[in-house]
Amino acid sequence: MMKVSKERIHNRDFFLKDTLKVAEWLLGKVLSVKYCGDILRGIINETEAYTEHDPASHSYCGVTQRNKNMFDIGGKCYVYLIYGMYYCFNISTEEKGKGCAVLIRGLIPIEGIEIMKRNRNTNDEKILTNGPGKLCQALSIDLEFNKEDIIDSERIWLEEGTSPKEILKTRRIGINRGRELEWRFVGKF
DNA sequence: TTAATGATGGGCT
DNA sequence: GCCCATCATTAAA
Repeated sequence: MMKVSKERIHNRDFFLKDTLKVAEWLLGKVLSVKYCGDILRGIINETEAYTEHDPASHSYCGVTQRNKNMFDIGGKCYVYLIYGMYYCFNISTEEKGKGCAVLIRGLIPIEGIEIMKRNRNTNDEKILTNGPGKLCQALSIDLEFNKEDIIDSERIWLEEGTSPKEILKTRRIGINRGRELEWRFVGKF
């Protein structure tokens, strides 16, 4: 069984680096959310990078009410409603004023699995958190987490976790512009 | 197995 | 009014 460190990540410097580097670095880290006295935890195994010069990014056309957290300093949560029904969870990257972030697209559940099953209304562990909308539903991440600081928040944080054995780079999912960029990262454990 | 489709609502031109 | 960084369900093969 793989070793998973619970040491919390408190250093903002990790998030100030190049967005592509952060997206790759996040693979293997543990995303943790406090939920009604319980803690829900999952290993990040899929991410995507979005930057301000990227036509697929929400930040491409400048600051708006919705995307303003993408322009905040690296380490802030950016949550938005997609297709009227699901939320997507991002962490901002680089310096304040740069509109970039990493979308968390997949987790491997490791704690609070029964609660996640309830939140997702399924008993199938394989489909609990293998998608950006699914993992938000499983961990109960919604707009209340928008603007939260992953460095010092008391209800959402990252832990050291583990290291992927292998990292795949592919094109991003579900976009129409910027398709050629291989800015999606998948970790194998 | 893969492909098509409906649900559902905010953002932005 | 059109476009979405999605997902579950149904239909087709």
